Amino acid sequence: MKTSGVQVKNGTNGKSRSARQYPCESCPLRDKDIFRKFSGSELDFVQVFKTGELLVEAQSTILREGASSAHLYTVLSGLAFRYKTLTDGSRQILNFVFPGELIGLQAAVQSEMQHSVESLTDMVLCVFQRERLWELYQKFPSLAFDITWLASREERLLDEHLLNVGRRPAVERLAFLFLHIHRRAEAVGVANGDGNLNMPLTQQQVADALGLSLVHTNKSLRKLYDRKLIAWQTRGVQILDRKGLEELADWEEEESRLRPLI
Amino acid sequence: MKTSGVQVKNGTNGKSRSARQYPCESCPLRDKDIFRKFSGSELDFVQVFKTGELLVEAQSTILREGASSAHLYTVLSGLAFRYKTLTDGSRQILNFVFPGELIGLQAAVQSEMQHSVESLTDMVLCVFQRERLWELYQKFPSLAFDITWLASREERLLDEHLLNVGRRPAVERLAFLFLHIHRRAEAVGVANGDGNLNMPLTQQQVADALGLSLVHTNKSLRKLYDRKLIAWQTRGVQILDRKGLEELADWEEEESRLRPLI
DNA sequence: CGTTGACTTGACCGTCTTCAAGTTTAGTGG
DNA sequence: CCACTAAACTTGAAGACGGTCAAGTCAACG
Repeated sequence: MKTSGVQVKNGTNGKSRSARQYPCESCPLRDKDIFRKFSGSELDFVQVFKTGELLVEAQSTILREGASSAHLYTVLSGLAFRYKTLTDGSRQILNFVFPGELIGLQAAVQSEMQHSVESLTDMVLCVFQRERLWELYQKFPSLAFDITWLASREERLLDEHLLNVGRRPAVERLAFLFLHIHRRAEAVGVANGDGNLNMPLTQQQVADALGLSLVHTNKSLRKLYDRKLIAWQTRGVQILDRKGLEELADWEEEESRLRPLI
Repeated sequence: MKTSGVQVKNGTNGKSRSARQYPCESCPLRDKDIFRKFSGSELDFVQVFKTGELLVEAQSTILREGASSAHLYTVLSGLAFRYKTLTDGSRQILNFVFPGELIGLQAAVQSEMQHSVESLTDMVLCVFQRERLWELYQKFPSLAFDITWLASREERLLDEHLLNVGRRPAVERLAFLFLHIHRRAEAVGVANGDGNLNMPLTQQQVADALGLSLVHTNKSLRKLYDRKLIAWQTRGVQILDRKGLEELADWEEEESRLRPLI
């Protein structure tokens, strides 16, 4: 496993990790119409709540299980995943993290992280101070509600993932995962319409997400390819036949709902 | 599967489901020292927030996937579980629900339930109106924070469950589940010190929680019994050798933290 | 005393894991 | 640009783990 630490860079002066490049009101993410429109005062508060940006290299450990971070992050760009490991070294990927989602809420409301987070790509994170979260709850009930909303959404994603891992055979499990990831990627513009998830994954990571061995994952990917449903290209998946995948995976689309971006 | 609807009874007059038997300040659950002490005003608000009590029979469906409930519940007594089903009928139990925990938060913050909830025993639920949740967020930031805390805790439990299902072989998986359940049961006084979980479970339910077949669950239970770790008695487990189980399941105890009771 | 749901057990078979040995690809230094 | 290396990916073989099928037993209950 990668154990490289968090790498800090920044755009121009090479000095501060908290260079604030995007004011929240002109946040490039916020423009997407899947996010609910914030009021002026909400936007002002988020702007003040945000203490800077953190640039993270691909394959870095952002948070480690057992640590108690002073920060809470929102992903501005880039991808990551949450995972836990057993003492025998086997790893379970719990979920993937997309732009607009929070990292470190667990440590912020409880006192310690119970999972680790690792980046898949270079990332830009908006940094919030943990202790100011309480201030948010006091001053902006609407934002407090949004945070609960995000926590509840994460729970829903986990429910679906658990059902997938617990009850579907390997090929269907893969099909479902890719649809699941693809929907989320599309929503925030990571995937374009061409079926290509622009998401650098290794087969080992897919295996760890699905509770499968690497070898069996590889062979099941081949079966999906033989059926012309997906193609694996080094560090990535391409969806060839969405309808076919959906049929295989017992998939039902859900209407996308407006979501908060904090 | 059981499809009996929610059964409504009540103590004395057989008429109203909202007979309020316990005022919050003398709530028998709240006395337990695992719950954080509420201030007078918090208690007053919860008291007003609570519109009544709902009595539910064992094996009832409390909430159904796809439904949008007008209510949010806190379990006052009794046990339940959350689950999802696939179109082929197979079921995955996502988590168990113990006294002091919320039911229906997903429907309350999002608009629909994405899982179902079924009671294991007769239960008493405190009923809250969903639309007043927003009022809670506006007037009582501390309680709002508590709700986020509870959502985050549920996420943590799911993480652990997913790791268990995804990465442990059957015997260890059972061992871990029973320890997990036992810890939570003890915390709220469902289990006494004798190793007996007073929790009516069927082997099919255990299988559905762990992503195993009924037959294999049965045979794995026997292996645990042969090793004198647990005993299965009709609709229940007894832990015979906690230390042995912990060793088998790669278990580490965590300090119990004060939690909110809303 | 018959029925029903829970539990048990054996036999067989398929999925998935492990082991072992590859090949291919991307990155690095000469 | 090429050789070398490490990481990612691929494939086959053998066997374990877990699923399915089938046929029970057992206890509770009307």
